[in-house]
Amino acid sequence: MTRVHKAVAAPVRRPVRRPRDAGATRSAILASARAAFAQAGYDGAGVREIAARAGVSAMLINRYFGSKEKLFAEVVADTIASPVILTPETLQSGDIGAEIARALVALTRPGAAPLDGFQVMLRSVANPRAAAINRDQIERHHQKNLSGALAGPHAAERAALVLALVAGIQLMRQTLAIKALAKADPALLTRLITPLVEALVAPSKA
Amino acid sequence: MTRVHKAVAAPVRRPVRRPRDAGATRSAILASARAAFAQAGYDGAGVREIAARAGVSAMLINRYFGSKEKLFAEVVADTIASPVILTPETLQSGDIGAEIARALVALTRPGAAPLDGFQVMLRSVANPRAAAINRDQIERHHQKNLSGALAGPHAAERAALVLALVAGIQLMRQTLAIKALAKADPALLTRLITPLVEALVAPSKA
DNA sequence: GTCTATAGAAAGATAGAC
DNA sequence: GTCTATCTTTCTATAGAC
Repeated sequence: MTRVHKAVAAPVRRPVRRPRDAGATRSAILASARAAFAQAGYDGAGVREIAARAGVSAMLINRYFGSKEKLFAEVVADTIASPVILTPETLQSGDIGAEIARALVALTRPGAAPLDGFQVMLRSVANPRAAAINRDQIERHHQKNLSGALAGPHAAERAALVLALVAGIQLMRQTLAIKALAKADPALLTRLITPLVEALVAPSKA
Repeated sequence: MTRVHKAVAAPVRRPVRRPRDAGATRSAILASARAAFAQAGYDGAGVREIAARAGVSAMLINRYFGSKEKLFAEVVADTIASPVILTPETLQSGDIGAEIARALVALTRPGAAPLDGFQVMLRSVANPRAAAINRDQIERHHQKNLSGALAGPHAAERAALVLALVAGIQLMRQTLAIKALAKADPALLTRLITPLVEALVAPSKA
């Protein structure tokens, strides 16, 4: 209301820092948001911080995505579209159980490049809207792809339990960083986890 | 600064709603906080809401606990001190694996009384301080008690994997409510989960 | 022992200049 | 296409009355 101009016709030139490429700006925001949501979760990551790390002003997030929630939905959809553990190659492998166990142990080691998809989910479940977005995407992709790759009865339940096992291990080993798992020998962990996954994916299991 | 009294000597009598029992007030806040943190996580639960549900003013939280963070730490310590699944009885049972699987499936069914401890943890991991509090308490209690109950080599790693399995299943079945698990037949789930837990707790496993 | 009132910071979203 | 400045709400924590 009592608006006051700081300086009339201020002689400050505005340097053109960016080529003003809408596509590049959108991508930069998306990448920054993915990292921020993986690190701090939906509620913990602020639009100001996401924008700053992308080198733009916070306003552009609403300009390009409509809201923080829509940005989050797009990050989740993007991330799940290019899976790291449950890839098409893994699912078509002759030994799905061993493949998943090996990839899981390798990728949850401390300091490793985080599994963005599960990390974003784990750190965002407290928010009901964010949880719903994650649940829908997981059911639509991971759950569907994995249960489709399993032979035998109760494929849906067995696939969901594999997802629970993967999420639980990432949670305890990387997100919470329980010492017994964070410091464990990777070879030992693989040896302990492989039979668990195999018990779920083996068709003999019913 | 420009403080204005609403009404001088307002004739509003203040009804004494509570017997002004410090112990009872403290307990009421603690119970309310436990429910709120289980439902919304550390960041999602506000001190105003916690106080309102306990029937007191928000100020008393700082009066009795010092800060929201200290209140959270006390909730976590209290909750983990009386475990629901990993009870002394369960751990001394002859068939730990089956006991855990049975209890887990029964207690994560949709709409069930939630497992407060894991629920609080799952919905609070996004906050670094809350995560640290949970990690410390889990290592000090669950991890220690469970690995102490396991015979054979690598008890610490196997115990931590049991915790990961329990957390993952609660997450997917109750917190995220993935349909395949939320709607699954409890008997089927128990049959699928029991061998997983047994593979981890059996001393033959190494 | 408990309250009302408020300070002070930070959040998401928006208006309008350039 | 992008900015600065601001609106509005909400948060934790505190001061001081009764």
